[in-house]
Amino acid sequence: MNIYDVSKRAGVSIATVSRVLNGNEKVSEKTRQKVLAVMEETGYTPNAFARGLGLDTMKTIGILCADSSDSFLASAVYYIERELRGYNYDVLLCCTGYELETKQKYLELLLSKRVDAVILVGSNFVETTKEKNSYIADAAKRVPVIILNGFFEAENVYCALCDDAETMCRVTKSYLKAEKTDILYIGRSFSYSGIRKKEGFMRAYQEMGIKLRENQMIMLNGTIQDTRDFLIERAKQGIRESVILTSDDELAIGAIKYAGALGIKIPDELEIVGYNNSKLGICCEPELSTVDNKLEFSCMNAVTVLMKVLEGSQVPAKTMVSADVIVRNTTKICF
Amino acid sequence: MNIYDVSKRAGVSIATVSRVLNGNEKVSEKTRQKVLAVMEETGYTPNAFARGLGLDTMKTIGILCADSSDSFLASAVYYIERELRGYNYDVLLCCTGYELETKQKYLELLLSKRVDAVILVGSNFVETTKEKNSYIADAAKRVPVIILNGFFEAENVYCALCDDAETMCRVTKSYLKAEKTDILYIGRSFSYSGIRKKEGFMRAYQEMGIKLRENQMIMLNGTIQDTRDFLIERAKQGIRESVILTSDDELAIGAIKYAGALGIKIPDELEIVGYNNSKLGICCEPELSTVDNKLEFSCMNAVTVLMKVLEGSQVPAKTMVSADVIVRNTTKICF
DNA sequence: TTGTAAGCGTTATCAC
DNA sequence: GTGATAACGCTTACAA
Repeated sequence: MNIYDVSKRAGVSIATVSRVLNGNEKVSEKTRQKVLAVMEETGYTPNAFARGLGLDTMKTIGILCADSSDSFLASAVYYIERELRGYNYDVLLCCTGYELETKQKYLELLLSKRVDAVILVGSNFVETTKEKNSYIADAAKRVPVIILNGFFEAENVYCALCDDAETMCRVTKSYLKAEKTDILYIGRSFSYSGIRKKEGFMRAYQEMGIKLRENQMIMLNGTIQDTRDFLIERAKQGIRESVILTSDDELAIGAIKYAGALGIKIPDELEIVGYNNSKLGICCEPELSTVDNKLEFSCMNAVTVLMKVLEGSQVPAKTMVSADVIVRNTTKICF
Repeated sequence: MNIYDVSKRAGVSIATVSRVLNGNEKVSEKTRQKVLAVMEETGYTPNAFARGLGLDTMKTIGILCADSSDSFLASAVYYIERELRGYNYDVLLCCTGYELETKQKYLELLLSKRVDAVILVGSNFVETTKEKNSYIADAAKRVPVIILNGFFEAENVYCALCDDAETMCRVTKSYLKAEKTDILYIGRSFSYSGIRKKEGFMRAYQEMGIKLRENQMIMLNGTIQDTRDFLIERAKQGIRESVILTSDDELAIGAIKYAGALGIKIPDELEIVGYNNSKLGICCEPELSTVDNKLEFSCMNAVTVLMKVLEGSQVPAKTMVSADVIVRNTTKICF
């Protein structure tokens, strides 16, 4: 059943059927009803490929994310998909892993499927050097590229993110002001936001005129257990802080497990702050104080921006939201 | 840049270009090289829509899931996407929520995009009555339908699932045999697997010839907090069991929180078993003993079955895997 | 308001 | 081996 069949049955031309299909107003109510009736009774569905060919769009957005089973990224994908569907866009999901090579390859693949735009979910898509990020700029020559939680400046690239540096700085300062200066910062990666968070941490010390010791910032990219074990080992070597700030909730939970293992009392002897406000934070004991980086809001933001871009409107290349701290039971100071 | 441009530049016909593109063998090595060279230098990419129109497929599988931010479903989507990509299929993701109406609507929508098949992720797609499931059978008239973790019998519908009833029965019996008969079962929903788990629980009592008391099975569909609060209230009314079995890890964590709130010792005074082996289970304290329903394996299974179906091979309509119990710190008996 | 006909960029079936 | 040419099913000028 195609548009010709419908046109025959309805006794009109295919152009008229097409007009009805596309809600064109220049069709008399009578013909429209006739055509609709035929469509209804024959259960006609337009062929999406043919339509795509004619319009050069299938109203599909490509979403790239490193790992959609990661709770933070999974939530982001969920919010974005929901928003896009509200605009009648479909989502082509592609999980790339964390290797630059595969990220590039899959981005290329998605573009070859002629998506209308691409959303890169997670700051891990933004590498440290401009050359390494050229794959993003290249893609942006073809379709709009939105980066969620990362920043890269290029034509046709739009970023929706949270002010992680500022937030981490604020949190750190809260402790420094309370004269708790022995803070351990645990980051996971050198992604854009990873770097920004670390910067914020360092800036707090700088601005407060306090010197950072060595080994006060570490990077760990393992499981909860790995983090715990690392911290236990470290404590055995005599290095213990009374505050641990982390760049994600999993690291923070690793820290909680470490405290549990060594009988360190939270929050009296050790305060811990997570990041991302993920569900993990309410599973642990004590429940985790964590930075809420307004993921849902950022996702809505990203989609809104994208829709405007696709409409042809001018929009800012960078939209930033600020974060909140969700205070639960691993902290006692006020932020 | 299209196939005509390439053919002109290479001094061949479009048919030849198409042959090169599709790895057709009836092209002399010389012409092939010439064409490839032109493609390379012009950066030609075939138009996926035109190809879709011609072949009536864009090698895309629709994945429906209620909520891709749910940690269990998110993992499933992740595994499935990864597998499908290995077969050069793309994934159109669509989150439907839990309402039958929207599930139907989105399934229809995905079909109208002419996906090659549909995978329903999560047993919540299988409703309790045959009439309500007719939307699945209808879809299966158009393309193969795979159900992950649910079972519904119909032409062209294939199911990959875990033997939840058997597993729950086995776990329950382990306790009954150890003369722990005061077990609370907490389920979440009346989805296919929800019902099967509950059945398994009941069957264990039946087969052991032990009578189930009233209120020994409850259904809770709320947050961790809700579960905790409910159990606290229940305990205050004097109803306490020494074992809690649940149909998912979140419910189990709610139970852990309840025990924590009331100072009930785990596992000495209360043993708890979760279900799904999600990451949440290693965040809580004590860490959760939980049923590993082999999600990754089931997902691989589902995709393998689908590929066979698309090839035209005969495959069984139902593939079942059995589960394991992951013993951590909320239990002390042997399963 | 409606119809005709020319694309859109492939694949596939023929001839040669 | 290679090249015309007819599908594929739609959108959209342009005509009427």
